[in-house]
Amino acid sequence: MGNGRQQHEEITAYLRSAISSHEFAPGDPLPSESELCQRFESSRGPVRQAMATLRSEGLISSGRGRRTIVLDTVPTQSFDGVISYSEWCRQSGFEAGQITQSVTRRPADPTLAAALEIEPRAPVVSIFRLRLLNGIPAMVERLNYPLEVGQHLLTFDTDSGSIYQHLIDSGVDINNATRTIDAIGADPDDAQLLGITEGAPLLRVRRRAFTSNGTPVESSDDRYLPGTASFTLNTIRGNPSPLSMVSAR
Amino acid sequence: MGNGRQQHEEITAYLRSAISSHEFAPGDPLPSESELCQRFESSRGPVRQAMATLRSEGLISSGRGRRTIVLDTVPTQSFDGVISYSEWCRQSGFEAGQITQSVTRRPADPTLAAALEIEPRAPVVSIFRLRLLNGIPAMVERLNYPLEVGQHLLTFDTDSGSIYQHLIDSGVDINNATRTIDAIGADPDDAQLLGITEGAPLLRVRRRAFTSNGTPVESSDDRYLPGTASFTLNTIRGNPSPLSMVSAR
DNA sequence: TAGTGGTCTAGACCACAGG
DNA sequence: CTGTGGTCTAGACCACTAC
Repeated sequence: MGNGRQQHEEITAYLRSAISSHEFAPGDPLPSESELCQRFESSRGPVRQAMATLRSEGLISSGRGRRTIVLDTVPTQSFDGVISYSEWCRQSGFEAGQITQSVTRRPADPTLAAALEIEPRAPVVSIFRLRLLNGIPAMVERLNYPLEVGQHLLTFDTDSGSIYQHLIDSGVDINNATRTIDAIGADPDDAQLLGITEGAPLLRVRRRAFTSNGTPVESSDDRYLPGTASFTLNTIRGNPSPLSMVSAR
Repeated sequence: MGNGRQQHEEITAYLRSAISSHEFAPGDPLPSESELCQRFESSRGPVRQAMATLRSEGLISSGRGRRTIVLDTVPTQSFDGVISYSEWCRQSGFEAGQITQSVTRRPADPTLAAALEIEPRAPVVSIFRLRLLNGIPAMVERLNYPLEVGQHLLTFDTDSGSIYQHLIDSGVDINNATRTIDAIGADPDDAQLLGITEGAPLLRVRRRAFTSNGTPVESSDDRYLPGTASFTLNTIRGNPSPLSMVSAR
């Protein structure tokens, strides 16, 4: 094998980079399995495992008798980009900005207490910011943390940068997150900050973040101006989508 | 094998149903691979393929030396549910309904032609329907197909049921789809059909569907009443999310 | 009909977790 | 240590596509 890498990983990495560099462009056929077997001095097993990986990532399409084809490149998002607006902007090549409206220590209302799995009226730290994209208002951000987590923010300059980064640096363990996406009309605060009329459409992303052992560390509500942000997802027949659409009714 | 099913499908189906019926409950170990080999009189290949399928669905967790474990059930959405409102309703336990507004054969405008990757003014079939959830207006659906695909719909009773099912039955190859989610204000048609005011927030899901070799077969625009539908996605640190948030600016 | 990818077999060795 | 799952080999047959 040469290095410590597994053979199928070797093959996956080669194909993935060749695809992303358009050495194999969308619509092109990939080398056949037998060619890859020869090139990597491997049996079919590792080659097929690599193919399965790429297929599950939505990069290729294959079928009986057909050559394996490169699909249009599918964008993915890193975990940091999922959880941090600042990081998302950085990755997208935009400049993030923030104008803090308030940082509050207060008792949790019943809904928030449930979302954070703490006692009602237990103390939480809430942050309310207008977020900018290249200097233009783009999103209204409401972040809520249990006191244990949020205490790190009471002395933090919330106009200075990424709260997520600060929490990580403070030793907070953030392992996974659930996002729920829907549409909502602007409330008076949203309307005033974003310069739109009350009731105008916003894209809402509610997020709950958890530690490795499942304790909630954040419950947030981000509202984007239409045109500022959208979500894109690729689904392949036979690969159930990790994004589920649910009805409230 | 008994029936015409592949062995790995047989094993996958058995395990999936045993898991969903809590015959193997979350936290329980699955039978070992060698047990399954014996039970299904199979070699390890098909057993491992079945395991890989369940792993990709987030149903099980496995690792070197460890027993394979049943995870807490993760909500996922089948490809059929992704692409078909009727199927999504069925899976969610709701009754889908539809009131067709129009079925049109017309030349594609430039935007639509680009989305379907056909010549501008090439003929397309467009369907415009109000969709119901348990009899109540829930979504406005605009479907567009290249003529080659859409011709199967010109003689189809679009008030009767699932267009997706009809296309599959007509031999159309639908292999993967890309969905883009954002928020938009209701246009006059939306407002009238859904009984809301113009400009009221709607959750828009635009979809492009493709054949196995990457040819677009559908370009659609669904607009949901808030509260009718939302999207939920789980992301784990270190696992890039297949859902990407992109900015239009 | 030649070549493709999908499936399957029957072995083998390894790293690792658990008793 | 035993047994597990992860990896790999070297064959084989089949269904299907493209020529």
